[in-house]
Amino acid sequence: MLSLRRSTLKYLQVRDYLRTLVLSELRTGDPVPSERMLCERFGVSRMTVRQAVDALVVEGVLERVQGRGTFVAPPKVDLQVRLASFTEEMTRRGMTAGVKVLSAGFAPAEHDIAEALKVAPGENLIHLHRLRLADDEPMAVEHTWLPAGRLPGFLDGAVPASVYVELDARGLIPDWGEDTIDAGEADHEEAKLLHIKPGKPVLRISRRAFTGDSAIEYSRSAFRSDRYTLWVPVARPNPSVVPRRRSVAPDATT
Amino acid sequence: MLSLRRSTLKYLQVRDYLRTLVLSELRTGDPVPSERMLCERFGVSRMTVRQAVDALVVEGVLERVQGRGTFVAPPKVDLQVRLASFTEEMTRRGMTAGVKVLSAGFAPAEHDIAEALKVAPGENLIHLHRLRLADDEPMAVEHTWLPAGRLPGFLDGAVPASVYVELDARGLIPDWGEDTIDAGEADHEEAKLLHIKPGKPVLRISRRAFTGDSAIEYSRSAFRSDRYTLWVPVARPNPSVVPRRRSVAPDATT
DNA sequence: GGTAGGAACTGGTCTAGATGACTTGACCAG
DNA sequence: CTGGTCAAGTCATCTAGACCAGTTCCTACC
Repeated sequence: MLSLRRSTLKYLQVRDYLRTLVLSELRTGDPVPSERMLCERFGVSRMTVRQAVDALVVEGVLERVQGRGTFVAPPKVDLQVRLASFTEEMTRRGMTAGVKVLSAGFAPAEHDIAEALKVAPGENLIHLHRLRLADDEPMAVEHTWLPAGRLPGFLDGAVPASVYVELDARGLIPDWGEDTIDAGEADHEEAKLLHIKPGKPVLRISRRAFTGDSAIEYSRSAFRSDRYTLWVPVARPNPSVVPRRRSVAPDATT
Repeated sequence: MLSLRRSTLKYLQVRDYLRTLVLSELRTGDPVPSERMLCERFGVSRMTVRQAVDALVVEGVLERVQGRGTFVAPPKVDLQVRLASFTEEMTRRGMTAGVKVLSAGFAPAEHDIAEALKVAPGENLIHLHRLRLADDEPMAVEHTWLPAGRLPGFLDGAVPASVYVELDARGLIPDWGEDTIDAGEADHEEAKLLHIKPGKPVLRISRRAFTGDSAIEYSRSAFRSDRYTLWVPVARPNPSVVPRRRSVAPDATT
């Protein structure tokens, strides 16, 4: 009945064996055992071994070369843009992230915010206004809105150190999102907070983050353009991976 | 010898049949013919059909449900940022792309350009200076550099209408790249070309595009921030698709 | 020495079955 | 109407071979 097989599946055994091998002993370019060797070692058929290898090839861990063998693939630049928190992002750049909470409380959803979060206008939202610091210098001013209804007790006690940590604790870590990016001029408040002159250019990033189908966070940030450069890896669609699916034109028609 | 097989491979026939079916007749959620049906229809074995279906499942075109069948997957937002040309990008937004070539010629590589293209300083480069138009209004000013040595005859005759078309013709279509994005102030030349005031914010995008290991294009663009907003889909790493290379434990060992 | 050929390896494709697990719907008993 | 059983259909996994197509390397011949 219950079938509590976990790794009793043979191809998973082989796959995980190979993964471990790659992670521990082998280096980029090293060959992994041939498919027929693996058949013998695990006492399985060739098709089963191929299933295991296929999975790792799709993942980009291995590369096959006909007539030569299968090899550990070079670590690729991760072409998927990641949904990182400010703290993660600054850590990645070798800077120390800091934050100063300017205000935290509840607010009814304005029209544009409501639309972004896909909630009814006027719905109760958590609103955070924060100054982001990197190495103790102002980096960005950020407004964040979250649906209060889905986050009971969010503002009880101290203001959460990190929104993402708090979301994680509730199992609401976003799995996808979208950023819209443009350039703007710092207004007086932003300029004061960022220690720049009003009218100087700032990089404005609006982020919507989703957990499954529902928006869980909307934020608007203004980054000092003299300190912050966004880096975006870009991919061509994998040639073996086909036409664009029914177009889906998401965007910001300006 | 030459084996100019195109779709003589059986699983590709089945795969492409299914793909066509999905693109033309079926809609999201519709079932595709069962594996056994496909075996009969194409006169192939089950494994072959599975290979075809597997490919489409990996691509996200189909979804399998054990016991029920295989179905057309809902169209997903494409979380891979695409390396689109300006023309593609504007077309996607429903605007008409135009271009005005301000200058085209050869120039030795300056240090920073050389570094970006990974060539020796002073190496001969093709340099294009162009004004990008959208619906006949100035949208961006762009400088583009390409290694002249890899593109013989590139500037012979008329200036190419599109760099990407020209690269395509030589089999040098970039397969990946990276953008760096920040905000800046329009200088006098940019301001004049873009019909904005000097000092107004512009979105600066530097792009390096690679074909395989070698950089094939480097460009710097300044977009009018009042007309252009960049939209970037963002993903969390797919949980089913593996740990970051050389770190984490694979899966749910429980 | 150089080269043509071939053996022995690699992955790539394919067959014709087998068993198991899951879903659905029909049917029947309460 | 409810709940249980059962059969038929689906995908999931797997086997034990087959032949094809590249790569490598050694050998025998020129």
